[in-house]
Amino acid sequence: MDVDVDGSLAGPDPDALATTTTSKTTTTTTMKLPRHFYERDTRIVARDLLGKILVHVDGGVRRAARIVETEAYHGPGDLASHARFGPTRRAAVMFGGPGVAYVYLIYGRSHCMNVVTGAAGFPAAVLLRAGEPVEGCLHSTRGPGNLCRALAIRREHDDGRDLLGDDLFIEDAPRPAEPIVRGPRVNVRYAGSWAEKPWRYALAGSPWVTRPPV
DNA sequence: CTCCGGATTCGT
DNA sequence: CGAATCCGGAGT
Repeated sequence: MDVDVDGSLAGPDPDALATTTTSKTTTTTTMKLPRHFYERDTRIVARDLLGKILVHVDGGVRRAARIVETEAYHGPGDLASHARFGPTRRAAVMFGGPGVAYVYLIYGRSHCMNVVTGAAGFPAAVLLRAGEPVEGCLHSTRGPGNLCRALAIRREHDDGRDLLGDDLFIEDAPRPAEPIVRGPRVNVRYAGSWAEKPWRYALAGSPWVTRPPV
């Protein structure tokens, strides 16, 4: 069962964007995504995260990228998810409340960042697979390991970090002009039929996407 | 404890 | 296409 992918927010989100109106001008200030943004169906969050700005304040230096590719990992039965073994030490954060970073090391070399979603107790997260460099990037932002390297995000410092804090967060941004495309998740062939779920989302035409889903 | 293999990347 | 390189999870 799939979800719609029209790229719109599910409803009004008054905390997501602060608008200040004066007599002559209207200024819009970017804001951190609020907790309830993350507290929704994983696949909706994965889709809505496209175009948003991932920010890491790294020792006073702002490093930021616009998210262009995500993947949803949804529930205890998802055989592609790290949560498939239950709340193990590594995946325990996926079983906690939403709006927290789950950062892990893969193949002994690359760090990958996820955002925990949905209600506490239901293990789900969105893998941030690629971004478009915005500010202070140290490396290519193409690919999940590269994105973390570019923003200096590391498991030992950032795993379990609350995304409503001041060091690591995601800023709201206007809905992307690019169409959204989706397809099967990458490198999860071991997951049987779950590998076929079209839970990878990307902005069409972005050169930062690891490979076109369709 | 050992064994298997991975939500990747990079160079050949 | 395969090595790199650490560690999570399962089995004994």
